Amino acid sequence: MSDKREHILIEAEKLFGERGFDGTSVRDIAQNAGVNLAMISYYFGSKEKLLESLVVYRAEYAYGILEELNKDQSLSPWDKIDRLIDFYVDRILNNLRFHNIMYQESTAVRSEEIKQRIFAIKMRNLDQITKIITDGQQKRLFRQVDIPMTVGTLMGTISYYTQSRTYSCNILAIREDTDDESYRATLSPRLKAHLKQVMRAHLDIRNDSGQQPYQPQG
Amino acid sequence: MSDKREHILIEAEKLFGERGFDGTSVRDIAQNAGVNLAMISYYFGSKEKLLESLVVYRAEYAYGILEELNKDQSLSPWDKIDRLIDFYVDRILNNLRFHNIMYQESTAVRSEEIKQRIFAIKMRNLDQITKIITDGQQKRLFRQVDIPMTVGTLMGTISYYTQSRTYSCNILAIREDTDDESYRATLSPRLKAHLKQVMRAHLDIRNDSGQQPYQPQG
DNA sequence: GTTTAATTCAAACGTTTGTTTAATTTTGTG
DNA sequence: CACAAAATTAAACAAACGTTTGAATTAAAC
Repeated sequence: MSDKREHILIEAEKLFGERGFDGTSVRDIAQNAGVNLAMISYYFGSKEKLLESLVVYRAEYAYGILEELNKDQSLSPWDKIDRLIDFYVDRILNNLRFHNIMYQESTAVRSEEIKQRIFAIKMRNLDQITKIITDGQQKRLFRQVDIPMTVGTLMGTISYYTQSRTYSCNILAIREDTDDESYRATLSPRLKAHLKQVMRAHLDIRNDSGQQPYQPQG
Repeated sequence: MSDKREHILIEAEKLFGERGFDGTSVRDIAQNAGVNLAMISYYFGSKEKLLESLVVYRAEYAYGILEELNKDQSLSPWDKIDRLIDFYVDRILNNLRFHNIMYQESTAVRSEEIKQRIFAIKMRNLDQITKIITDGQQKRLFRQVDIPMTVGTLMGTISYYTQSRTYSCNILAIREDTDDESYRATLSPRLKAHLKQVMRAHLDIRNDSGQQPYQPQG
């Protein structure tokens, strides 16, 4: 990928994340990237194709990390859960802006192609986490849980604190204009500690006091 | 509130929820509501003011329910948690479209007034849930947890399954064009069962195996 | 050095946007 | 009925939008 193309993608990501897809004009992107307006069409074809390129670009970016984590035989299922939480919190907080676009896919994105790409990424993540949890269950460490819902709890909790800066800054007791770096440094350990506590209690087979998870019929 | 004004709000909510705020034109709203284009400005002043009216309208809609739940002395903290989960799952699933707008506030909404209103609603909810949890802690039923993060887990999990219809329909093993009624009927019990399981394990003082929640410094 | 292709640019394109205007119709009141 | 206020309408408004054009410039190839 050419430097200029990549540069446009990065700048577009910033703006999309801050103002949303519709809230960002191609003129904004061109100006922020320091290129001529027509270059967006020239490089990407259209504004929507630019977003699609961004999704592909970011999806490839973290490719394989989860796969490696899964293959690592030296780690216990509990270790893997901890690493998983660290990975996702770091990854989402380091790609705050992009994640907001991805997450708001349902209403923010009108293109069917992009929706399909985002869907594929989500399913791939679900597959990897499913492997970790079923492994823990086979080793009699984890109890029976609703795995897709558990993934939703993991991702949803993180997302809840990336969607509204006003709210999360208030919870964190920091100024709303705090820079991204400090914001992450405050939010990250707290999110990780909470999620690890939740997942430990939720997955631990010793906490199975007779409740059974939801069993889909048919 | 006049019938026509309310009717416009309901139709606008549908469209905002389906296509997003920016994806919906005032012409769309006028057409769907069966009123003249100029009536939106006439009744609400502007498109943004219309959204603000919608937020106020929906916030009032469920006013007091959480307060009542809290005051009910006949319910144990565990009962209250169950009712809380039922309440939020039902409420969000029954106002899917509106909730998506509220939730995407950070990027979807540009108006500072609306952001403040949404923030106020979130803080009010947090206050009520905090009361329930601290009550359970004082009664030695709940352990020490990060309460705002716990609220994030509750709301975030639900939201994760309301943001992307493609994904959640796939998880639920139902057709994507399933009507809202059937969609809710499938998703609701599963979400409730999962969240109750998570919250039981997370809050139960007997599951406190030495882990301490995050303690903010200063 | 010449030629060909790729890149960059200012300008303009046709739409769509939210909003306003000014005339008209409906409604409520005495 | 008469009159004033409220409600409704079609039409027009200026601004912003994504995209395209065609000429100008730069880079690459031989």
